Amino acid sequence: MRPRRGRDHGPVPELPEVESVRRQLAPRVQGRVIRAVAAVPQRRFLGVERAQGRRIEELGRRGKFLIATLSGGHELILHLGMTGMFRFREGGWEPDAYVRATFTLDDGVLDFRDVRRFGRLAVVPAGDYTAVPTLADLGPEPLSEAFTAQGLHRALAATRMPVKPFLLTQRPVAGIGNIYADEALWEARINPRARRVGPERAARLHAAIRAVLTAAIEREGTTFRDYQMVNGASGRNATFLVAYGQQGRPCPRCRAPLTRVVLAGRGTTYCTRCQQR
DNA sequence: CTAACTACCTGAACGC
DNA sequence: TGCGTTCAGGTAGTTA
Repeated sequence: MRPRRGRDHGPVPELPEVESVRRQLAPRVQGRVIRAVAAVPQRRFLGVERAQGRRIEELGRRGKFLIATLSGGHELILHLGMTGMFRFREGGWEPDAYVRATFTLDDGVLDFRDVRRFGRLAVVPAGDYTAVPTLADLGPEPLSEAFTAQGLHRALAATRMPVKPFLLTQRPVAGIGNIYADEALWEARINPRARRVGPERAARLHAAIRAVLTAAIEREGTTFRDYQMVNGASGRNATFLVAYGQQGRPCPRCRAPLTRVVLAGRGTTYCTRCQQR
């Protein structure tokens, strides 16, 4: 494989990356009591001090949001933003200048490190997501039965946005970001700018989203640089990407060079030959 | 209401 | 070599 051309920006955590973090974090934090929370003053942290003294009952996930159910009817919402990661104060990890919050648990210390400060933390009444609008209006989990080809078709028919920007709103389905949007649209042979997606193409996109996310979860996510799991390991999906970041390379299906454009302000790579509107 | 636009934030790559 | 500029990204807030 040729090295990637251009800038080597780390992808933000999307559903497979967040799920991989959740799987490592959950057994370590479930049942633990949060003795103290220390956070740098930050607009994107909402009421984190309310987590103090509460027990973490369960660590779940919706889309790219981690949701810790706390005792006392509260939830701790965690979003990794672009560069957020969790590390325990052990195994050679020492906090650096990019640690934005520290949770002292009854059995250890957990750091939230976030270089670019796009991550979010919020403690809210359980189920009350008015302070987190994307979560309040989040689409179905892509790997659950609630996500159907028919429902996706209905959602696509009801918007006038091009299909890729619409996917990125999190409304038709939860957890899709820039990487897996490009990958799924390539797999489904749908142009990212398409505004009319009929039932047949919606069914292909539905299947492609599931396939792409399932494979990425099996490889514990995509790492270019920033994303790493709680144990510091990288995901293994980067070398399997077919579309994202592959501009100039031949399309694996038709051998035409993949094209990169900017769509709704986001880098978008696709095949102009087999992803037609 | 929907959709489009912009701010946020930083370090690395770029380009002169 | 050095330094200013550009760019990546998800979400929230604002505007049309």
